[in-house]
Amino acid sequence: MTTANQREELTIPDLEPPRLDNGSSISQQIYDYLSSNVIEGKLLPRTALSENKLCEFFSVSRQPVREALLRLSAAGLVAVYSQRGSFVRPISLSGLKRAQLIRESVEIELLRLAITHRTPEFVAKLRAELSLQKTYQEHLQIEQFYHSDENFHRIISDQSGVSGVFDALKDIKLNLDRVRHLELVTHESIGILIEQHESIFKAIRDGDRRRAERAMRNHLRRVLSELDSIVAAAPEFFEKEP
Amino acid sequence: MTTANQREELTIPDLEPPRLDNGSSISQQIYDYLSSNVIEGKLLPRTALSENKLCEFFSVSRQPVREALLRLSAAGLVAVYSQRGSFVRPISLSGLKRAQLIRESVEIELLRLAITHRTPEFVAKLRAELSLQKTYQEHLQIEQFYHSDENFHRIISDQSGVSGVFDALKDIKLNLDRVRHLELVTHESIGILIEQHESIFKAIRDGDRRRAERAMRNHLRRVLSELDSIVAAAPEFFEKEP
DNA sequence: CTTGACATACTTGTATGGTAGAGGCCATCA
DNA sequence: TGATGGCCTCTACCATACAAGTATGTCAAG
Repeated sequence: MTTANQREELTIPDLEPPRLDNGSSISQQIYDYLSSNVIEGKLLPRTALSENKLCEFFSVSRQPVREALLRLSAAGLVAVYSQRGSFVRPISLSGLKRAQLIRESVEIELLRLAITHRTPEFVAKLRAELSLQKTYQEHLQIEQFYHSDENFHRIISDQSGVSGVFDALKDIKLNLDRVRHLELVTHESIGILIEQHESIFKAIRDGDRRRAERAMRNHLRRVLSELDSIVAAAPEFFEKEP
Repeated sequence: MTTANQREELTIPDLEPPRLDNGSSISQQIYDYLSSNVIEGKLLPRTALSENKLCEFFSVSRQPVREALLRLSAAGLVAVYSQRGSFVRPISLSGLKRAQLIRESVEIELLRLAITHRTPEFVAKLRAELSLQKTYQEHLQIEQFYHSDENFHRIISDQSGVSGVFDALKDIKLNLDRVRHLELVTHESIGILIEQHESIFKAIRDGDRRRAERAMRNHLRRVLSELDSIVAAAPEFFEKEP
């Protein structure tokens, strides 16, 4: 059969997650597990996520599994087709453009506000996060660097005076995050990202809004400018669209 | 008992929605019904939405009701407390500031793009929508005006060249939409809104980006500038926070 | 009158059973 | 050989039942 099999086999990476009863519900834990695996690229697009198979895998009933899948569907990470199956969604290129526009617009605005509200403590926090990133770079700790990168942007957002904006964009950023993971894994771009962070940092420290804005925009757009090469390196992660 | 009863009675406004089997699933229909009723202010904040009561009301089982409630919870319209109950969430003032910042940042950027990509058809569409709004004003058709208002902004967004951005912000705008409904119901502000739309329209037509941007920002910020009087007129819709 | 314990009637969370529809497989037939 | 129709499996979806935690009403003791 030359017809491309739409549904790949279900192969969940590792063993089951620790069944910690720490307050959060089972469906929440399943959601966290699946979403982080999709974002980190461990669950490949077009992988079938059958409710029954997932029940066995997690040793729970279908109910919490189903709820987790529905949430993943709402977040755009999973496509649920009635009476056919649920599958990990490939990354949509048009969706990336959407997310990029939103993130860029908002983060630039947050940056402007953060600079007008900037304090010595704020600058110190950024400096500390930057030095952390350099440590992670030396030890090639990719996942840690990724989270520190997140933190860097979150610190700026929190300084804007409007709380929670960064978290409010979490769902929208999901597909961008998937690409950023691909970039970190397949390319050796940590050095460049740190340089860009430093440019942003210096501009903030100097209170130079225009320079900071330019540096941030340049930094955020890197994902899209590198997109072609990322798609070429890992085409199985992306939608096939004209 | 002088202690304020946290949970109000469940009083769902009208009769049940038509059980149309038109493709969409039951849980989807329940979600649509509840969300629109919350947004339009027909379901008051702090109303208890018991799964069992909703089952009776819709004559379905708990499963689809529960899924709808979970989606509403993710959207921020409903709070689900384990083993305690589910309640319509009051509008959070800090959440409004968040949503406003995001909406403003993105829509201003979309407006810039729309102006650079503007075409005669685009201008014509805006003009047509404006004339529709004046008709609705004359006949005091509030709900229709609300949707035409939505449309006006959607037309601008679609002209940006990046598709689907407006819809991507739907969840974030939800609480803003609730306030806009309150404003339309309790105030006589349609005339002012139309004037603002006209200012935006003229600036777009003339290709004057700075003027359009100013007009749009002024228009979008109206919600916040009127917020105090809206809260005073309908305090039961808002969170009590310092 | 206040206060504490206990029974009860709620709530959401989880588990399991049943149903209709979509797609693959294979035998049957032109 | 190629096409077609029926069967069969798998899916998500809905209904029902059970479990566990919370608020409340009652009642007795201080």
